[in-house]
Parts: sequence; structure tokens; C-alpha cells
Amino acid sequence: MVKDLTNSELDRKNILNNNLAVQEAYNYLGFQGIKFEGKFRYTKIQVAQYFEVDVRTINRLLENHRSELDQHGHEVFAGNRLRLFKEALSQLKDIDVPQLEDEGDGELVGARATALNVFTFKGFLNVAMLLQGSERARQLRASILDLVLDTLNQRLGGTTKYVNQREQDYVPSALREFNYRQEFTNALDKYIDQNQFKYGQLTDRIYMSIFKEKSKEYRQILKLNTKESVRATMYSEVLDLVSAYENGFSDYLRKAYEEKGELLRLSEANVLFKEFEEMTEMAFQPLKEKARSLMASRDMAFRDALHEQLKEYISEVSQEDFDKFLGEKSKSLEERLSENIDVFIRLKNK
DNA sequence: ATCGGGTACACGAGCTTGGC
DNA sequence: GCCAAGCTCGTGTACCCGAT
Repeated sequence: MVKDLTNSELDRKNILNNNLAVQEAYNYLGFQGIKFEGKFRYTKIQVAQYFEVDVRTINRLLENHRSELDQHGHEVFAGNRLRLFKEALSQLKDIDVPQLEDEGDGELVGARATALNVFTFKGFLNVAMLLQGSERARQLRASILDLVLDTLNQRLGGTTKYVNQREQDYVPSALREFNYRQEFTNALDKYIDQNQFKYGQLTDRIYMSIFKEKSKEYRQILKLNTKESVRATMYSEVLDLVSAYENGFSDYLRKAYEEKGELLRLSEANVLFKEFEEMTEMAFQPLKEKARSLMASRDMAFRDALHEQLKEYISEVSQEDFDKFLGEKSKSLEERLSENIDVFIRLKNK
């Protein structure tokens, strides 16, 4: 599916929030900005010249997409900041930066200018994603999409299946969940009649309650084969919630069993689950919303997977998330495991 | 629907001017 | 020669419009 960046704010944000990709794009383009306050800056005139469009066209983008552009680094310099920026500019002129000399005939800033539109590199990319008419912008959009895929592939070694395991919280959450899962299956063994369907059915009920998909549907959406573990692909926030359900429902089953004094039937357990779900509805609501939103948004951005049932929860993936899963602190599971060995031992001895 | 063009007004820093 | 008021200029912002 080819994304049309010019008409999807969500897709634009998902690229601009990916700092790694933005960094790659900067290196790739070699469009040198003026370093100011730690960021590379471009004046409105520079941006217009780069894309070979009228300055007026950039003005119109500013009128129609102001908040988005501001969010991605567009600013108006005035007063003291403008003075400092002009100084930085004239210093560059002295050292004779060819990039700046070549572009256009006039000065980048008039001496008496009292306000100035300035973009960061990210803002410049944002403009590229909005300009429909510029051929250079169109080419840049295509390169960006390739770059995003490349960096994703580079980081993840070709597969996005286990991208969920790359963040710091995954291993502790997975280990905790593993323990609660054991308690849960123990509870199903102890309190429910012998029935080959009980594990699958009640697990699916938990999944349905949290993210509106049964295990089978989830597998299809993430293209997992039968040997691949569903839980190994879940984000820590989802795993935590699964743990909460398993722990809570195990206890609920035990009480029902003790009250009844004999083994429960699977049909009874299903009714009990419905009760449990209603009882915890309000308490779990905020966590469910969060888990659904993170899961749907991340799977869209990282795995190119669409959870149809969670469509309304899709939003942008935050910069923090991109860093968490793809940035310097992100790591493969093998690295995480050796790091978390003490946690593992602690949980095992519980 | 997008783009370039036009107009009008606001703003503030630098320049000009005129009174002392 | 000095100072402050007022003017000038480049820019931003917000409209509208017609050509393509």
C-alpha cells in the first residue's frame, strides 16, 4: 500500500516522530542548515527555493497547517532571538558556506526584518510532505518512505514480528505474565470440569475483552504461523493487562468453586467470566483504552498491520515510542535476557 | 483543488529628522 | 552633537480572487 503523505496527517506524524528516520534523511539529503540553538534551521526563503516553489506557497501551508508545522519545529523568530539568528547567519557568510551562497540572488534575511519564519530540518520535511505541486518535494517524499522502511529493516533485521520485545519493560512484563499464566491454568485445572476447550475459550475471552480479537484473528492480522507464540508478540502494556485478567479471574473462579463446593462446568465458567468482566469494567477501562491505542498505533507503524476492530484507537506513535523500540536504548531479546537474569531468578524463586 | 497573485493591516527595529 | 518622535522598510498574517 503506497501511502499518500500529502493527505494523511497521521502518516506524516508517524514519520516525523521517528527520530532515527529523520536523522537518516538529514544525512542522506545533505541540505545543510544553519545550526542555531542546537538545531539545523532553514529560513522560509531557503525552503521555498529548495522545492522550487513560490514563497507564497509556503505561506499558504503556514496558514492551513500551522499547528502541525509548529509542532514539528517551525517558529517565528523576533526580537533578540532574531538578532542572534542574524548574527549566526552573517558568521556563516564570513566562512563562506557555498550552500548558502548558491541559493538565490538576494540575502536570506533583510537587515530590517523584524520577524522571520524559520524551520528545523523536521519542519522542512513536514513541508515536503505537504507540497503537492513541487517535483522535488514529490521525490523527497518517495525517498523518505524508503528511508523509513530501510531504518526499520536495519534495526529489526528484516522482521517486525518481535519489535514488541525491544523495549525495556518487555522482559519483566513477560516474566510476570508467565507466572500469572501458570496460576491461571492451574485455576482452570482445579476448579473447572475436565474439558479440552476450557483453556482456549477462556483465553480468547480475555483477549476479546482487552483488544476485541480472538487468538485466531490476532494470528491472522500479525501473520503468525501456528508455532509462533501470540504472547511473544504482545507489547508490555497489553501483557500487564492480560496478567491482571488472569490473576483476577483465577481468584474469582476459586471463590465460585468454594461457594459451589464442587467442580464448575465450562458453561458456568463462561457466565462467571461475563460477570467478572462487568464487575471490572470501570476499573480496567482506562488501561484497556491505553493498551488498545498503543497496540493499534504501533502495529500500524511498525508492523504495517491493521487491527480492524481497533481502528478508532489508532493515533500517532509518539517520539518516545520510536526511541523505545528503535532508538539507542532498544535491544533485541537476547541482549535483554542477559541483562534481566537477576529479575528472572527472583521471579523463579517466588 | 492547487497555485500564484493581490490587498490590507500589524509589528518592531533602524533610519531620518528636527528641536534643543 | 544629542535625543526622541515619527517615518520607513521588511516581514508576518489573513483575507479574497482567477487561472489552470
